[in-house]
Amino acid sequence: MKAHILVVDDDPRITDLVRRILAYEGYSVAIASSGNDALTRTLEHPPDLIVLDIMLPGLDGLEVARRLRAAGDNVPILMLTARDAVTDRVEGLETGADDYLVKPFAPEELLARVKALLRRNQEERHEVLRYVDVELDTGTRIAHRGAREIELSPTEYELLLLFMKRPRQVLTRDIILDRVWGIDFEGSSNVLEVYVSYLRTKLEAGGEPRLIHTVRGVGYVFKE
Amino acid sequence: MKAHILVVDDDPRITDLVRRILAYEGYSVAIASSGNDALTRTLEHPPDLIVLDIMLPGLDGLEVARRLRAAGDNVPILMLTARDAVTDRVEGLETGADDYLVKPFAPEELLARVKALLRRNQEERHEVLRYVDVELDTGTRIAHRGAREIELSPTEYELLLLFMKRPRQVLTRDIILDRVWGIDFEGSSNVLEVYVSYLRTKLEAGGEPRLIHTVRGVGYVFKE
DNA sequence: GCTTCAACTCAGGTCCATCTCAGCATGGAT
DNA sequence: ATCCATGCTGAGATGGACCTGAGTTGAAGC
Repeated sequence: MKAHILVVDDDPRITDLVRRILAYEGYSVAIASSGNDALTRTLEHPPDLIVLDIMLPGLDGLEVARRLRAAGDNVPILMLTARDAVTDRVEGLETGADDYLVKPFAPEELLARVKALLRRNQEERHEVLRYVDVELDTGTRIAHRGAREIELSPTEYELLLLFMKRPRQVLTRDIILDRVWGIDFEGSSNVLEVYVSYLRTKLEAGGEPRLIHTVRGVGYVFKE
Repeated sequence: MKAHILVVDDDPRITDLVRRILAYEGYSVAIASSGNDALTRTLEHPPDLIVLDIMLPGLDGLEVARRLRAAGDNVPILMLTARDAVTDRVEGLETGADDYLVKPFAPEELLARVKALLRRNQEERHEVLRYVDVELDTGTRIAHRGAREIELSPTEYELLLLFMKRPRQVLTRDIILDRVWGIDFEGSSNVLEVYVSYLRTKLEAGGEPRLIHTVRGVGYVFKE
């Protein structure tokens, strides 16, 4: 699954720049322009990383970070600041930021840090996701349905990972395409249907009941 | 494989500086900003060395060292302190630190001590890693497949060591390149493929089944 | 200076994950 | 029940990822 990154800043020049840099690398990017907006979006669509400006109207970046951590959210946070006052950095790291970037910054530096944070996170998290009789091991990238082992191609893996992170939730075609393929599929392509078909075939090869259900005109749900 | 070093300090100026110095030498660096954070990261990702500030909020450096040793962890610890009071040093060495560095320090001095500690530790630890019918002796740097002896070049050794430390885990190309070849390996090169090829040739010279499997589009796994 | 060996580059070839397409199935509205 | 839009899936094309043999470079030892 292409990493999903939430960029929080009230200055559209910054968000635009950051979005372009990240989108060009294939990341799925969402924008929030205020602290409250950021918290709402994080709840609705948990990102894999947050790029967070310290100076925001209303809730500032530090407060956003503090509240996320207080809520038990461990999403990596990359703080942006125009000032490089030491007190800021100290406070930022204490409130839960994982890394720092001082504006103005070079695109490569942003990318390097984003990549490093994501990798660190990915490396540390070898979790086994479970739903009903399906298991997905993010370390070995192997799935199980009951005792049956299922090998997955990269895209199949990303798609199943997305489903298993959000069981019971209806995912729209747009969101799935964005998160798994990371681009805006203009024009008509039926890749998504094809891959859903592949996954269904593999998940139901032992005669088990269907888990990926079509929601006509909308998208798919992963549930019993 | 480049050593993995955990740097623990609540002052981002220090962690930033230390990280830059170490990363420039090709070490893989992780940061922790509190004592608890340090303990957690050590559990999740055992480092080959810890650079530990004495003064930390919450659990201080001495307490961190004490707990690690109490838990039977022998990871080398390089203590940092702003004070050079003798009592500190004594207490530090008693609680399990392996060496001392007084702030401010010169980058070369940090590097020298880090290298010395790593070397000492490496020489002391002659463990033999095993997986299926493969053995890797970290003392002699010689591998065995069954009874057949296999000589390895330095890079081949580092690569096999990484695989044997994480059998069954899918390692992404990024992570392997980072751990074996060091940080910024940009541009297109197929060194990794070449070395995987070398290792496969040596590991399968007796007609044994393949252990290093390609995970297309992702990386490699070491498993049966 | 010559040899040796590790590290890396390059190029040609293979293979398979991904995607397109087309025909068929299904669901929902009237 | 009929019809049309939407979704499903088998078959096949394709491009890029990967493999590997051969060659180059550079450092170390003789």
